[in-house]
Amino acid sequence: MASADQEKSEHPGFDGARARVRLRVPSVAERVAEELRYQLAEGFLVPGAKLTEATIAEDLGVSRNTVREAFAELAGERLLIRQPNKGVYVATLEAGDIHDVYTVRRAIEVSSIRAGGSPERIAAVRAAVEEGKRAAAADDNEGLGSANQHFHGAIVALAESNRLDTIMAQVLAEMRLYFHKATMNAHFYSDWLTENEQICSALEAGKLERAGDLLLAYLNRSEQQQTAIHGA
Amino acid sequence: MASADQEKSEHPGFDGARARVRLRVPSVAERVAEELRYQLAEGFLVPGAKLTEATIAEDLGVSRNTVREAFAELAGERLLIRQPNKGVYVATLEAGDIHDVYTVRRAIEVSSIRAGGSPERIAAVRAAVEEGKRAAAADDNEGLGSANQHFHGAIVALAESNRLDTIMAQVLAEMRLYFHKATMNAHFYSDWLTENEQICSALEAGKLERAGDLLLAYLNRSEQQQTAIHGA
DNA sequence: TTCGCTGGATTGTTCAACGATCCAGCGATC
DNA sequence: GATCGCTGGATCGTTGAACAATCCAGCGAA
Repeated sequence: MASADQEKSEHPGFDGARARVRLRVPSVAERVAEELRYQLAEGFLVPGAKLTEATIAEDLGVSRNTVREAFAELAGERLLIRQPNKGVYVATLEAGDIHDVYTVRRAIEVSSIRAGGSPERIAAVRAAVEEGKRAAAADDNEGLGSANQHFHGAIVALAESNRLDTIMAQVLAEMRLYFHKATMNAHFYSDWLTENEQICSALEAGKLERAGDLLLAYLNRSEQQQTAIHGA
Repeated sequence: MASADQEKSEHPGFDGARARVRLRVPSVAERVAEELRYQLAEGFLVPGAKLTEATIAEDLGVSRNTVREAFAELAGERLLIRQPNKGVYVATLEAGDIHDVYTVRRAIEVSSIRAGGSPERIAAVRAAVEEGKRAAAADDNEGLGSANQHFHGAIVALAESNRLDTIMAQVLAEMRLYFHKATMNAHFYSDWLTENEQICSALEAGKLERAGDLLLAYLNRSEQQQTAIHGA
């Protein structure tokens, strides 16, 4: 939600460089949410951990009410779970959640790639592929992960839909939380590097059906792998 | 988000009728959000209207902080828009929003119907079709609208994905807000009644490809109509 | 073992306050 | 007459404190 907003350039350079976006000063609650998002993605907060309002408030030096606002936002993104009168906990993987997440990804990713996209957007997909190659060459495991996320984010971005973009961003945040770096070995990354290349090539060649099929096959296989590692 | 939750029956009737859900007493903030959602769907709050925290708080007899929590929730659902230091406004239709919303619908509805679903879920789709027929016979314009929403909600429910369900619920809430009853005449409803029937029949017959194509065609045409009425 | 009570901890909600920000109005200046 | 700058009022953003409601663990009694 806070990732790919505020880009709304209209008739650039015509009516003068009138500022379109009010310089975006994030509120305190948003910064708290951002900090928590970071700690969730980085693994400092593991699934199931309890977050006490007073503690977080003191740690970050903000009011308890502000922390509550941040909690509400993250709960809306399914990263935290609120149990009334008990507290908020880092979301845990429930039965069927893996299938659920991949169902969403299949819907929006395949639909986006089948519709194609502007040359600029396709170039962004290509850029993510190259980013992955560089990370692989540099043996940068961390970079490999984010490159893959950029790749799939770029695919959804083909559709030029803000709503799909934010949905995808949330799903990716969920996956970062659940399938943390610790749970995925390097081998896990090896195969999709060439597969992303194929998907991108098909996309560039205008073979949208084939690109969609490849992507769908990848998502199905990925779901199987994740299901094998974690519970059903 | 508050619509289709709390249904999690596990091994029913085996270990005894242990209550699975804690009787769900909505918090005050949630009830405020629900009330606002209702007023938005019903048209009491029109797009662009300004909601002042203090006013709402006094009207509903709750604290200003509680209202803020409700605002945050509705802003996350894109029903309200927060302008920092200015106030919250009922969301208005921006350029491209129609296409955006329909892009989401195409992605999740077509994907859901193409994957088919259990007989029970298909029966739910059929039930929505019949509900529409009854409303048409009774000349119930109000009922026609909700029957159509139930139909498309049931299609997404085929996928058995909680996440897709909440996404769809939000999108439908947006559409209720934007394309309010006042803006759509009875003629607008007439054609899709038979079309829903065809889609449902194809689904029941297992002709998933055809059902998907019909649904896609409907969504494209519906987008065109809405675009023609409102701006681009 | 089970039941019921009790105390402590945490959440849910309210209230009051203050600085920050925006907006409309209004006068001054060129 | 149009632009600029100021000022006051309204509203938001955030804080801190307070109190009721709820949950949980522990403990004692039946």
